Amino acid sequence: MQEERRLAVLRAIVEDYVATEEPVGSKALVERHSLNVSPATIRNDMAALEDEGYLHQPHTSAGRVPTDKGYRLFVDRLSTVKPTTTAERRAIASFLDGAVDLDDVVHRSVRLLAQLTRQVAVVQYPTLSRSTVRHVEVVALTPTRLLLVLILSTGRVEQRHVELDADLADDELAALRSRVNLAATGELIGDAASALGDLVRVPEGEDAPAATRAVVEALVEAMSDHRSDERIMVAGTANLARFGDSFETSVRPLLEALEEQVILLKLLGEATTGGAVTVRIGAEGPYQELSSTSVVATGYGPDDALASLGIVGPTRMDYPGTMAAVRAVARYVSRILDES
Amino acid sequence: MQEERRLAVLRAIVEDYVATEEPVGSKALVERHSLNVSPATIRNDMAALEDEGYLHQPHTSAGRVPTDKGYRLFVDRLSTVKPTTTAERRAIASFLDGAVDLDDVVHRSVRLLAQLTRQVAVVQYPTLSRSTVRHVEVVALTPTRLLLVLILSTGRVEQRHVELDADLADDELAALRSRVNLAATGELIGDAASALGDLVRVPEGEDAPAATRAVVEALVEAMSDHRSDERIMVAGTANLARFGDSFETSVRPLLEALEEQVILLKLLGEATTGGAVTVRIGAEGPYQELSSTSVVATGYGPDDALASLGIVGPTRMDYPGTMAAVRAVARYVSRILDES
DNA sequence: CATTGGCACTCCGGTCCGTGGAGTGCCAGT
DNA sequence: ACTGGCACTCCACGGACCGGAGTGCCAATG
Repeated sequence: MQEERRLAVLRAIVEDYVATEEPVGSKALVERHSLNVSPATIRNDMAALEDEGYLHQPHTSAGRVPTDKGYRLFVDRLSTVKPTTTAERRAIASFLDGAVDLDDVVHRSVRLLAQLTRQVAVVQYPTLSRSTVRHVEVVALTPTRLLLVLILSTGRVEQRHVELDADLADDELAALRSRVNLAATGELIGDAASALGDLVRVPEGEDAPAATRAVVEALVEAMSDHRSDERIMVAGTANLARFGDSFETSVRPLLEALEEQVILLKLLGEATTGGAVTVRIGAEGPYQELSSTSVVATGYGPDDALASLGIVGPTRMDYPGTMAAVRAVARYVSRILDES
Repeated sequence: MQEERRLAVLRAIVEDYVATEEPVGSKALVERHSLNVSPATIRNDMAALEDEGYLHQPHTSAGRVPTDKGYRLFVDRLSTVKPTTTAERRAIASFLDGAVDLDDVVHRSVRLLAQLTRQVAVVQYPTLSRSTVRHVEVVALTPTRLLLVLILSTGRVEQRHVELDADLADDELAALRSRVNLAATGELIGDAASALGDLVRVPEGEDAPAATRAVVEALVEAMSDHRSDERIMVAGTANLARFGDSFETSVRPLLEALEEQVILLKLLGEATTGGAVTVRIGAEGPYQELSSTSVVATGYGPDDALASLGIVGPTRMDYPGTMAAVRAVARYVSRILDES
């Protein structure tokens, strides 16, 4: 069955090219892999694979290099998932178990991921919209100045200041606090916002208190502030130094994308759908400036839908290993968030 | 006075070299600057400056390039401080005024700084040790599980979990909360920690409550957790793409330093002393791996001692402009922190 | 029909000149 | 102290050259 061998050839080429960073020729292939055929046969297969668009030749008389389509086939059908070793699992556990708060979890995850994959790692902070409200605290800094603290289930904390027109007595403050908490605590953030809205919309006599109104307004604003959904953390840019060649084509656009967090967020966002690890290769998708880089990402948190994490690297990368690392870290992070 | 002219020559060389990125020769110098002498004279001056260690010749028959020592002299004595334009000031104001919380201030500052200087910008989060406690919140997640939220004057929030051995009644919780706040609120963080310590050290009968002890312990631990002093934020790495040449010598070590935040923190730390903008040039200081980069930084916050911000870039940079930008941003950030 | 050995061909990458130009150092003159 | 002149140095650049790796094709073979 020569069709089968062709796929074996493609797999071998991807593996060799990833390992050596050099176009791979027919002779080298038969030497390194036991294909039991002659170089000439391989050449025929290569030519066929090139016709079908899986391989590319930088120039006549050079070896072959996988195309995006080639990598795609490799990832989808040819790569055996590399299971994480117990050593890796132990490393992940010991690295992440020491985290004390949400910031710390994100911080450690991103650094860990960068270290494991030797690529640029990206972790998105848990999005507001999927969080529930754990507690709302109202503190009087002065009689007319309140501090609102909004504590979410993910461990995230938002704070806002509110200026009042008139003094607020202690018992009024306590009443306000408990009413707000009653309405919001335990709710999904969107539901909490509307519940709070109801709190002031009901005309409760003529003394609809200005303080309540101001507090609710500030809270709703904080809850619907999706600006903070857009926060991500990046690590491992030093790994870019490994591709000293192809600076212009690879490193520069990547650095720019890392600054333009919007692009990264979109890329990560696409990965949140479905439970599995998503791989975007080269020019797939609308971001032509990242045509020579791939994104390996997945969701994490409950239903893998809280937020995303992953890595960005050259299309020429060790997909099986990277996918395994991303998946392992995502699972562990999900577990930690679940526990806390 | 030929000594004076020599300094003018040095200044001109620094300016030209920064602008053109190429070694500058005697002929080009007299053309671009009105020095009113012949190239031969300049050559003599250059030779003298080279003997004194201010200039360097890549090879015979090439132009001159400033040495670290040359830049140092330029920065200390030859550069006229470039005042920020009103346009720049407006840009700073409009960019930073929208910030809603501490994270946001830091975020915006670092991006602004990167944009203004076209270098890699670094901002250190306000250090714990100079902050005062604004409020401590104790929330019962379950009867035996408490969430502590520590809010500092800078807007920073720390949180910790505490597990209790026995249930805690609501009124006990309220009492605990008010005692803790009484001791800590308004105090410098160090003082707050010791005041809290006193709270449990006094043997108040036999029922020295385990809950109090656990809470205080966690708070003191959070307050003395200098790990979080080490947080910094980086932006503008895309600006590294501008030196496409000298990748190995310039970009790689810089990327590594940016990952190794410890080094950055030390560099920034040195800049916190004294009110003015500090410039570290090339191999000055103990970090030989950053021998071709300079650091321009200054403190910010009250007394400029709260934390530091600045930029990292090649020794060949526009010092006057960069120093002005760093100073302007630091001042504005200080003002914002002061107001909030 | 798939496979194979042979062979001519292509093209890259490195090396080795040769040359032009920018810049210097020095010296003698003002 | 400054300047013009001059010989010298050295790099950067371009062209020529060559070895090697790799290919495509073809005829032969099981």
